[in-house]
Amino acid sequence: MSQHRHPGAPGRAGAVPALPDLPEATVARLPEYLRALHNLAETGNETISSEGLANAAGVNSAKLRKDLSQLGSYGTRGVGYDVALLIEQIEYVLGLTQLRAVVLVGVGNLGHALAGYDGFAGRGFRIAALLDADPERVGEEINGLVVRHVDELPRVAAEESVAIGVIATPATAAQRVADQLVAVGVTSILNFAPCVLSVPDGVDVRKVDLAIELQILSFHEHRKASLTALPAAGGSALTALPGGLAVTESQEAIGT
Amino acid sequence: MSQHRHPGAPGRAGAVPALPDLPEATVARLPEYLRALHNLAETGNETISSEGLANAAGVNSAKLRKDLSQLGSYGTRGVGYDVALLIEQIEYVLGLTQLRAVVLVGVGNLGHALAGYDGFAGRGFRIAALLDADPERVGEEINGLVVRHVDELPRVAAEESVAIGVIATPATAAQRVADQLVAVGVTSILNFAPCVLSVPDGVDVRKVDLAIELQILSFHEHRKASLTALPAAGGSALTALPGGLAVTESQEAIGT
DNA sequence: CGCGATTTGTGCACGTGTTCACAAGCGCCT
DNA sequence: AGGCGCTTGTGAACACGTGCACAAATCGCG
Repeated sequence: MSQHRHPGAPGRAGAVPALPDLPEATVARLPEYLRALHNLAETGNETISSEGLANAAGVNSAKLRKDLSQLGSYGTRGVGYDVALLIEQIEYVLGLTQLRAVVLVGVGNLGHALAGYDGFAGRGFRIAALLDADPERVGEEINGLVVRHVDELPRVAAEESVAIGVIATPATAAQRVADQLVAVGVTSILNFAPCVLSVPDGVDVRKVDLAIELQILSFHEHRKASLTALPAAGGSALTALPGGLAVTESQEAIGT
Repeated sequence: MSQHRHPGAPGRAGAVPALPDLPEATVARLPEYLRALHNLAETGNETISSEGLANAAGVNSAKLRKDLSQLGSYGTRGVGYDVALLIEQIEYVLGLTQLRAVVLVGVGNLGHALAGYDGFAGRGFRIAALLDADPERVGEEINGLVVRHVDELPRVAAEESVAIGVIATPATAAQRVADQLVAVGVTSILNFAPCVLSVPDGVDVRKVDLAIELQILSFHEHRKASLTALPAAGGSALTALPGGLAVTESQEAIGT
């Protein structure tokens, strides 16, 4: 802990120096901790040990402690972490203390589901607008929001500050939409379209691709299958086998 | 390239020794390369340089070359990679040469969208069954498939070999569903429910959580905002600010 | 008031992943 | 046939992330 700090909660004036440049891996885990903490809070826990929280979040306890120490959080030795305080800290660091407006572009199959997803409103996000390029879809009401045409994006952005855009369009439209989002000042994009987006520096893009996830799982399935097909051998046999591939392949080919 | 291999394509008998234990990071990128390659093939490219493919996939060219070299692929120096051959290689390694049956549990908001997602059938995956615990939803037809009750899972698994399960249920039901999936022999799970699943060794779980992605973006937004709010100061002012939190918050509310 | 049980915070070693930079190899052109 | 330009494959250095193991700190109890 290299920085001084009042023991008060974040949000109290003068309490917390801002954002000490966390490692990406840590940032990616904080939301998981946060969810676990909310669960713990609901079940009446006031404090939690690193071991307990690590279990609830599905990570190593040492890793968790290191993560928390990096955002400067105070645990108490011999006791653990104050659940409510830790929630406040993490929410502050993640910038969840303010409501963020999200604009969702593409109200097709997936976009429809996202529009109805309660994880938005649940945790500090608000859908500012649903947009789509298809005139057929414009006007449709989803979850209390009316779909507007994507050309209205500048107007939407003018109405309120939109920092996060979600792209749920087909891949062919994604880059154009991304450009439009960037043009109106969006600096973070969550991309569900299966393609790479090029954006200027300073704009963050995260990608979620169902097909990729499945293919990664498929790889592991393939690997597991090729291992169980050779149960006696301890691994060296894999490279030593003269026709190793033929074995696994023919097996698989017959099987299905 | 430590292992001998005939220059033939995978799928030829005796050609390729199986699955040389790729690093996870590489595995995670292969699907991206694959997609880029399919695009290139469609636009008539026969060969592609590492530089070109790296661009199309949004990665560094050295990284791409190392990735491809790890699965033993042959490029030709001075020329590049044979697109069709590389597609074959990657599809083989990822286990996409065989059709994999996927069972989707939870046909709510998100599950509905997933059931209609064309990325399944598109790339070597087939939805074997749609399952849900809600009797209201059982019988509903989505995309040519009828929703069955989740208790029929054993029967579905008996009908054909199901290796991959997708969980799109509420968090409260996810662990139970996971247990049921594991019980019928599923060894890979894609979890959309916002919770950690505990599964026995040998079962792979990947998690996709929209809320987490948004929160990560939110963090970066928060960070960017706190930086632009103090353009003159080189960072030390961040910790020095008496009311840093209040400043950035009000600025964002007013400013943009 | 002191001691032991407990739990945090962290130094250190290790493994994984990334990037640079360049030698080796290949095809084309003359 | 030979040389030249281009591209791959990879060794080596570097950055990042992880996990162990332990000292420091706190609480509760006798």
